[in-house]
Amino acid sequence: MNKTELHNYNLSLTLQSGQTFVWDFIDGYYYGFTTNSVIKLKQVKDNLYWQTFPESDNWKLVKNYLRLDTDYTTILQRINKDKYLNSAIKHFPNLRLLRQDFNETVIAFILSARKNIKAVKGSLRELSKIFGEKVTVDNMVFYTFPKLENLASATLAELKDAKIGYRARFIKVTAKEIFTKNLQKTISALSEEDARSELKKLSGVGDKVADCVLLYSLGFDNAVPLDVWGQRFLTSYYGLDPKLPYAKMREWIRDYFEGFAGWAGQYLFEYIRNLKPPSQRLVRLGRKKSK
DNA sequence: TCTCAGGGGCGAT
DNA sequence: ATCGCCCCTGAG
Repeated sequence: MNKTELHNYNLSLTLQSGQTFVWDFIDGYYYGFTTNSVIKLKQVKDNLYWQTFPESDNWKLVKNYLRLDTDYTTILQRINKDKYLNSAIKHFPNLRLLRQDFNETVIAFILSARKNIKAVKGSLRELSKIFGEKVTVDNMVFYTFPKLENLASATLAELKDAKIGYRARFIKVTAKEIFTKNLQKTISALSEEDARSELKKLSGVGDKVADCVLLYSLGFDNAVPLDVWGQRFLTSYYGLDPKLPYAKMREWIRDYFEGFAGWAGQYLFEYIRNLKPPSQRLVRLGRKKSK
C-alpha cells in the first residue's frame, strides 16, 4: 500500500461518524465504495496507508475525499467556545469532515429519511450490489456506488429490492433530474444559499438533506444538518424552544458558531449520541401516532 | 408478537 | 405553519 503522513486526523472516528455510510472495517482496514472506485485505508499513528481499486494509486481521490486541505487547528479554535464543545472535542479528538461526491451524498441522505444508520448502510450496499460494478479486493467482493443513469432507468420494483420503501420514487426522479440536467456541475458553482435553494427542488430533498449535501459534499463549513439529534442538543444544551422551526434553529447555531457551525454540529452530534448524559432527558420530537 | 423510533419529506389543509 | 402519512428495519 501507499504511505503518507496524516496529522491531527482520527480516521476511524471520522469514517464511523455518521456523515458517511459506505465504509466497512475488515481485518484492520477500512474499505469504502465510491462511484468508480473502492478505497482501502488504514491509519497507524501519523501515517496513512492507502490504495484504490480497480484504478490503483489514485491519490487525488483519497486526498479529496478525506479533505486533507483543511486548516483544522484554526477551525477547532473557532468552535471551542463552551463546555459542550470543549468536552466533545476531548472525547472525539481529531474528528474531521469529509468531502464526499455530490451524487453519492444526495442519494445517501435521501435514503436516510426515517431510517437508522444501520438501515441506510444496508440499503446503500443493496443498491450498489444491484446497480454498481463488481470490484474484487483482497479476495473480497465489493460493488461501486451506483451511477445516476442506472438509478434513473431502474424500475421502482428494482429499487425497492434495496428495502428503501417509499424513497424509491425520490431516488429515481432525483437521479434522473441530476443526470439529465448535469446539476452536480451547476449546483457546485453556486453560493451556499442558492445551492440550498436548488437542492430543495429535488424530490426527497428538504432542509435537512440539503444541509447534509452542503456540508458533507460541497464544503460549506457553516451548513448544519439539524436532524432529531441536532434539535435535541440545541434544546437540551442551549435552551432553544423545541417548537422553533428548522430555519430558526439553523439561524441560531450559525450565528453562534460564526462560520463553522457545521463542524460544531458534527461534534455535538457525536457527543449527544454517544455519551447521552444521564441527567438529560431526551426530547421527543414530532412523532405522530401511525396506525 | 408487539411496540417504537429511526440523522425527513410530501401534499393537503 | 401544521399534520397525517409514507415503507421498512432494528432494538427492546
